Amino acid sequence: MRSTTVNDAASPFPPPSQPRSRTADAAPGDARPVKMRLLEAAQAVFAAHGYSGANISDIVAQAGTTKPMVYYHFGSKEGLFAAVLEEVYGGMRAYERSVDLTALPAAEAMAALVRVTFDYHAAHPDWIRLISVANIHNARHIAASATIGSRNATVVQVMQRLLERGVADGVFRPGVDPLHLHMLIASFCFYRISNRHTWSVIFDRNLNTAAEARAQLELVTEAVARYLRPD
Amino acid sequence: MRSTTVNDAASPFPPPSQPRSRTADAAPGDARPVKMRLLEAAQAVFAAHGYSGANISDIVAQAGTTKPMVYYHFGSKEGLFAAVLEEVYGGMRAYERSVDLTALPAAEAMAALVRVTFDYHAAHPDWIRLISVANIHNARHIAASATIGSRNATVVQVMQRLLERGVADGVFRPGVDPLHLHMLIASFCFYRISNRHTWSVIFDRNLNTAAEARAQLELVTEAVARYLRPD
Amino acid sequence: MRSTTVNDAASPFPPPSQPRSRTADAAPGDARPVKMRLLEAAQAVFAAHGYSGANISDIVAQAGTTKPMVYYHFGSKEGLFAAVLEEVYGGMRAYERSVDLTALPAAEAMAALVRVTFDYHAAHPDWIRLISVANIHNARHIAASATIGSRNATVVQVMQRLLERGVADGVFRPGVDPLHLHMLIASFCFYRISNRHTWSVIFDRNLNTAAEARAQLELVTEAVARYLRPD
Amino acid sequence: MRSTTVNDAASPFPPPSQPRSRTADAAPGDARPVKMRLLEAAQAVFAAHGYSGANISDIVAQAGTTKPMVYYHFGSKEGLFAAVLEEVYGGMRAYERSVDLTALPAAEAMAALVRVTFDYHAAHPDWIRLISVANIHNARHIAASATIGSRNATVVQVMQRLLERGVADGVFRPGVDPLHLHMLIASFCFYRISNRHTWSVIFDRNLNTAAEARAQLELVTEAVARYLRPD
DNA sequence: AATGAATGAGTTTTCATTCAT
DNA sequence: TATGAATGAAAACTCATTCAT
Repeated sequence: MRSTTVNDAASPFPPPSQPRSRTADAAPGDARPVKMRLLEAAQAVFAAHGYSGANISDIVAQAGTTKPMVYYHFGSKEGLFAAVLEEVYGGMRAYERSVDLTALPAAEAMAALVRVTFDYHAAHPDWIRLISVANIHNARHIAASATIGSRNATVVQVMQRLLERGVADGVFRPGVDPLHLHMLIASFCFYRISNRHTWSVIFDRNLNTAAEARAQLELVTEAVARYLRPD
Repeated sequence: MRSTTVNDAASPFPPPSQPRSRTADAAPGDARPVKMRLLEAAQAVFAAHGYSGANISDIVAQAGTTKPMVYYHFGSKEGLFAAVLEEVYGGMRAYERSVDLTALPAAEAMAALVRVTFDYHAAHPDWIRLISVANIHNARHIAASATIGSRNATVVQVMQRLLERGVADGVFRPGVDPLHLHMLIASFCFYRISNRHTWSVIFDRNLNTAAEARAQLELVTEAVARYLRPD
Repeated sequence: MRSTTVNDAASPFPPPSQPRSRTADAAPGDARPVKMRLLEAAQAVFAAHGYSGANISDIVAQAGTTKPMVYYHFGSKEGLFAAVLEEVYGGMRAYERSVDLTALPAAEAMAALVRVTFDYHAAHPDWIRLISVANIHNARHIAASATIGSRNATVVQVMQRLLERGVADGVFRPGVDPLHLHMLIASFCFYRISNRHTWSVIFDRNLNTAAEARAQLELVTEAVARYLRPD
Repeated sequence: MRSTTVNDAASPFPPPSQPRSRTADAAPGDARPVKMRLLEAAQAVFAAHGYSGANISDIVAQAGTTKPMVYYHFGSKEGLFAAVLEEVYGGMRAYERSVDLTALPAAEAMAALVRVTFDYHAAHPDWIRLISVANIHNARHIAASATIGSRNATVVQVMQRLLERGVADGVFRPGVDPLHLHMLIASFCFYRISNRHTWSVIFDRNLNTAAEARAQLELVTEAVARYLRPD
C-alpha cells in the first residue's frame, strides 16, 4: 500500500523557492536579486508575526537591503504581502501539478494523494501561517490577484479524475463531491499544523511527535478510504 | 437520523457572552460595566484585524470608554488579548458542558456531536478568527493562562465515553483515538470557516450558501459514521 | 489730512495673537497651552517654507512639544494648516471690526481706510505669505472652514457704507463697486509685500525703504482719491 | 477708445513656449528634446504644488523621461525650478518687447498697456503661481540668475516713455513714478488671479465670470486714467 | 472608575539624488 | 542621451502607554 510514484521518501519536500539558510540576515554579497531576497525575507517575517505585526525594517534587514526597495518593487507593504501570497499559491500549484497518480490503482492513488497533501502541509508551516494571516484579513490581498484564483484548482481536477476512475473500477462509491472531499483532507492537514499551538495548551498531550504524525496520517487516510468504500 | 436532544432548532446559537447589538460604538449610557464592554469591543477588533492590527484607540472607542481603562483593568494590550481568549475558551467550555448526548443511541449521538460542533463553529466566526490569531502568535497569550489549559478538554471526555458506549453496543469499531477523531471533526468545522476567504478566491464556487453548509455537514457526518462503522 | 481716529501712530500694529519673542524655540516652561504654541509655531514655519516645505519636526521643536500633539489637536498636517489659516483670517476680521471711520469726513475716512489696509499688510508679512500659500493650493484648506467664509467680508460693508456716505456728501462719484474698489486697494497692499522679492531682483531699485513705503502709500491713496473724485 | 494696435483680438494669448496638449503624460514618441519636455512638465507641476510639494517623479513621468535626466540637464531640483522661472520671465520679457504702443495717442496707449497687462496675467495663471512660489521662497532661485534681473525692466522703460509723451502732449499730469504706476497696474492684474481662490471663499460672489473680468479691467483702466489726468 | 492631554519610540512611506550600464 | 535599480535621510503619522486630575 505504500508504493507510489510520488515522492516515496517520506516527506522531506524541498521547499521550492525557499532559502536554504536564510535564518540570519542576508550576507552582503548575496548574489540573488533584491526582489527575490525581499520576497523570502517577507515570507518569513509575515509568517512569524502576522501582517501588521511584521515590520518593514525587519524584512529589509533580513533581506540585506533598504526600505525604499520594498516600495520600488512592490509599491507598499500590502503589495509585498500580496506578492508573498502569490508565491505561496504559486508554489502550491506547481507542486500539485507535479503530482502524478496515474500509474497507481485508484485506491492506492487516493492514499498517495492524502499522504502527499499531508506531507506538503507538514513541510510548509510558514505557508500555512501565511494563509491563516490572509484569511484573518479576509483574503483581500489576494482578491485582486490575477495569477491566484479560479482555474488554480488543479487538485480538484486531479481529485475528480481519480474519483471517476475509482468509480469506474468499482473501488469507490459514486456521488462524492471532489471539492468537498478535498476540503475534508485539506482541513485536517492544515488544521493540525495551524492550530497545534492552541491544542498543545488545551490538550495534555504532545502532538508534535513523529509517532503522532504517523497516527494522524493514518487516521485521515483511513477516514477517506472508508468514506469512499462502496457499501 | 436527525433527531437529537441537543439544540434541535437548527443552529442559531445565541453567542453566549456576545454583545446584543454592539455593531456601532457603545452608547454613552451603556449600563454594563466597562470591563465587559472592553472585552466585547476587544473581541471584535482583535478578530477583525489580528493582534497587532488591532489598536487600543479603536477598542476603547467601540467600548465607549478611554484608554487608561484598558490599563486599569487588563494591564496591557497583551493582557487584554489574553482576557479575550479566556473568554473565547470559557464560552466553548461552557458550551461543551451543556451538551448532553446520553439520551441518544451511540450512532445518533455521534451525529449529534458532529452537528453541534459544526454549528458552534459556524455560529462563532469571530472566535475562530481569534483562535487563528492566537496560533499565529504561537499561542503565547494563552500559555500562561490558568483557566485555559489541560483539563479543559471536556469534548474529549465526552467523545471517549461515547466511543466506548458505541463499541459496547457493537455499533462502532474499537481502537479509535478520541482526540484524533475530535481533530478530524473540529478541523473540518474550523477550516471551512477560517479559510473560506481564500477558498472563495481559489475555487470558483460560492461556498457560503445554506445548501453548501448542509452538504458539508452531511459530508463530515457521513465520513465520521463510516469511519466508525465496524467492518 | 492726517487726522484719523484709527491708529494715528504710523503703522506699528501689535500683531494680535502673535508671539512677542517666539523666534527661538519655546522655552520649556512656556505656560500657554500646547495647542496655542503649536499654532504660533506652525504659522511661522508655514509662512517661511510653504505648505509642503514646512515640516512637522520644525514646528513641534519650535513649539516645544512633540509630533503626536499635532495629530492629537489638529488631526493632520492639513488640519494644522487649516487652523493656522483660520487664525489668520480671524485676526484680520477682528482687526477690520476694530476700525472705526465714522468720525471722519468721507474723503478723509477713505484715505484712512487705505492707510489702515496698507499698514496692516505691511505689519503682517507672514499672513500674506500664508494666504499666498493657501492660494497656491487652491484654498482647499479653507474651503471647508465654517468660520472663514461668506459673511466675513466686514471690509466690504465698511467700504460700501463709506462710499454711500461720500456720494451723499457729494465728495464721491456714484456707481463704484465696493468690492472692486477694495480689490484695487488690497491688491496693491498685498502685492507690494508678497512680490517684493522678485521685484527686488528684476528692478534695480531698493523698494524696501521707509521712503518707498511712504511714496507707495501716497500713490494708492491718491489713486483711490482721484478714482472717486466727481468729475 | 478700444482701438489699439496691440493684439486687438481680445486676449487669448498663445502661451509662448507652453505645451500644445500636454495635459496628460508625454507621448512616448514625443519628438521635442527632453530638456524642453522637462521644463514644461516642471512648470506645470511646480505651479500646481509649489516648490517642495512638486516632486521629481511626477515631473519626469509627465515629461515622459527618467529622473537622471533632470540631474543631467539641470543639476538639481533647485536648478530645474530656477530654469522654469527663467522661462517664465523670459516669456514675459519677450512679450513686453512685442508690445508696440507708439502708434497710439498717449491716453489710448496707456489704456492698451493696462489691457495688455491684464490679459497677459489672465492668460498665464501658471506663471502667476510660479512667481508666487518664488516669492514664498524669497526669490532665492532667481537671485543668482544672470538672464533675469536688473535691466529686464522693459515695461518700466515703455511706461516711462509713455508717461513722458503724455505729459508732453498735455494729457497726463507730470511727476508720476513709472515703476509705481506699473506696480499699481501689475498688482491688480496679478492679485485678481493669484488670490482668486481665497476670495471665492471669503466673498460671496463669483469673481471668475467674463462679466467680472470686464468690469475689473474697466476699473483698473479707469483708475489709471483718472490717476494720470491733469487736474 | 474615569478623563484629557501628553510622551517616546517606532511605524510606513517618500524623496532627492546617484550608480552602473 | 538614456535607464533600472539603489540609497540615505527624513518625512508624516501611529501607537501603546502614562500622568495629573
